[in-house]
Amino acid sequence: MKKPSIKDIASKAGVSPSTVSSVLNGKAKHMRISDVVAARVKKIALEEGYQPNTIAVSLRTGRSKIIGLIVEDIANPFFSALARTIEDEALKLGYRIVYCSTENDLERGNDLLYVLGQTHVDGYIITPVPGMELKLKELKDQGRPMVFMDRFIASLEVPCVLINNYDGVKQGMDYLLKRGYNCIGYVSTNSSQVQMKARMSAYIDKVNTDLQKAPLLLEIDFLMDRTKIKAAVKEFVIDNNLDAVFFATNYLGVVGLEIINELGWKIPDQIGIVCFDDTDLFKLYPPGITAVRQPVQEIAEHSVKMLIDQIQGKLASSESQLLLKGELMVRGSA
Amino acid sequence: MKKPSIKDIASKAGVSPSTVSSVLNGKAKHMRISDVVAARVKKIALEEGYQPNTIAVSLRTGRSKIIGLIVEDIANPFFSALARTIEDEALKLGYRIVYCSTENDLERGNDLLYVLGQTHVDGYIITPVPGMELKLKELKDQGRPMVFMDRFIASLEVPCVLINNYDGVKQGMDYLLKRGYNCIGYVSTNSSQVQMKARMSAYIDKVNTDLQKAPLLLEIDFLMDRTKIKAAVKEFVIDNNLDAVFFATNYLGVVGLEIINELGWKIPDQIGIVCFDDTDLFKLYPPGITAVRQPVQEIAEHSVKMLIDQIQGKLASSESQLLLKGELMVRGSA
DNA sequence: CTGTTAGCGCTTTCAG
DNA sequence: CTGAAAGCGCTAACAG
Repeated sequence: MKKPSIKDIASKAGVSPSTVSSVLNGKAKHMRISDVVAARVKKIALEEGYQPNTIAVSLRTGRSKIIGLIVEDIANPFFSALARTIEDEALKLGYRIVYCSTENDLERGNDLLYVLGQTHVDGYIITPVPGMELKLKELKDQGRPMVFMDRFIASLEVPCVLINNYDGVKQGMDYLLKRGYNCIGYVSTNSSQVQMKARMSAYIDKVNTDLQKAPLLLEIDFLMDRTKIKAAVKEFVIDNNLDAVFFATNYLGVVGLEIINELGWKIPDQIGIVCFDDTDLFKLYPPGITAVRQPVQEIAEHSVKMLIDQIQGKLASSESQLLLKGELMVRGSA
Repeated sequence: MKKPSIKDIASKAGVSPSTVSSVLNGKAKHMRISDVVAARVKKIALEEGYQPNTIAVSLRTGRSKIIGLIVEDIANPFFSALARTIEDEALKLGYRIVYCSTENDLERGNDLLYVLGQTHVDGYIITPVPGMELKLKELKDQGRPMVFMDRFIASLEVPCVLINNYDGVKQGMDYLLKRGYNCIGYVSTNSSQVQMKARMSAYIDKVNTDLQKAPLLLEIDFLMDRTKIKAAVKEFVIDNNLDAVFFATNYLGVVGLEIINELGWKIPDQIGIVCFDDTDLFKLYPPGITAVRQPVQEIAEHSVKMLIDQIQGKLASSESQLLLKGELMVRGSA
């Protein structure tokens, strides 16, 4: 009841191991193996439930068909959705993923890089944080394939897949403006992350060009408790007589909607709402809301594809950058 | 600049590969290799930055030193905390973890088992769900080491690490009773999960023996939105004149506390509160609250240890069960 | 068209 | 006390 090896298949089929190998790797044509033999080999392999020993393959070929995925915090819904999608995409192309989550701990992040190194991953998909720069450069200089995702490190010429946060907010603002709202507030966290800055600047640009009113910004400490966020949003909306609110973050949107709800305001008639949808909570939003959805599927597809191209040498590790746009979704009335 | 192999070290040290292998695997004594040679080999290995090729080791020894961890939903804070802790524990013992999250999708779960099978993991740590039974039995019958965590499947004699949910609620109730509360309500989800049932029955037992009042239960749909949960809790607490509430879940606790807070009630003077702390949010709770904390660290330690013992054949794959108790934590005043 | 051979890097007897 | 040799399962040249 042991797993059959290539030898077992070979002897059962009356051919040599190398023939079996060629057939099973789709090199029958190239090796000019007769169709009848190929068919017999395939049949027997199937019957015996043959599966190549991936370890042996790795040792021989020097590639593991494993991708290391390093994100900041796997508990963050955005990253966990991304991770899941990436895993699926990779599987389709015959690659496995091993995850690692740095938990915002630099030392841990660097350890992971090290551990993954000895796990012989073929390449990395990484959400880089500033402190990893040195180790990352080292890996890159060793010629290890990698792609950055969602963030990047300017000093490193690594292909990356980014989200056009500016465009996302622009789309949302255009929508609100077209619908006739003209006093639009913007609620964001005061994070220093480059994504948040990009979103903010889109808002400011839009407000400056298309609206007579001055921009109205509310920046909130991300870790503040819900009650405080709600109070702040309430005051913000009422004091400024807003007729629409743009929430720069999923979380803020969810919390903000609660207070709008408690005030009994109808969306989109009494107030317009747009949320940036970092996760996939859109379906839970009440009707009338518009969301800028992150292109999770596309990010996953492209990251995986770009990495595998690199691994297979199809693409020089050039500075190719991909800027993916979100999609505006209007939640219809229930 | 290539990674040095055992041969490189051997020739640099003027010995044979096998000697290097013995020394580096701590078998110098057993092989009666002279201390001077051993020292020289170690020194050179260090200088050259030698690291054994894990793939080659796996191929040769038949073990990968990799553990497959399968949880239901990695985005669930309880599981992600657990996963992180398990990873650390495993690393200490020289094992790596590869995660998989079934996302409550049975087919996906079974696929994962398959994929992990060909990844040559040495064993599994699993949070089993009913539908996996067949595949799991198959693996077990093949002699693959595994341990169940947090849940178990009664028909399979697999070692498992469980949490004593009954005891947790009992501890919490004892605390409340000792403090003199005598109208204690219980807020839970109406989930059919065995853990939730166990918690509930502890509450009922306690109430029946130590309290003259009938049990007061509020069961809530887990996916209901926050506003509704809050309204329900508010009504529940006021209508029944409760002087204490036991929240059977972290999430319910957090939401419930919001309304308590909005009502302006002081804890623990005006109302007593105990939460079951599935995640590690305890530190965020306001002062005066008591929580039953899940023993994440212990679960991780024991799961890993039990699995590795199995892998190393130290323990027959017997029906050893471990029932771990939570710990009562009182959050002091800020 | 197919088989033989040589290793990938390591561990483990078994002879010295 | 140490080294030589075999072989884990597979693939890729090179011979037939």
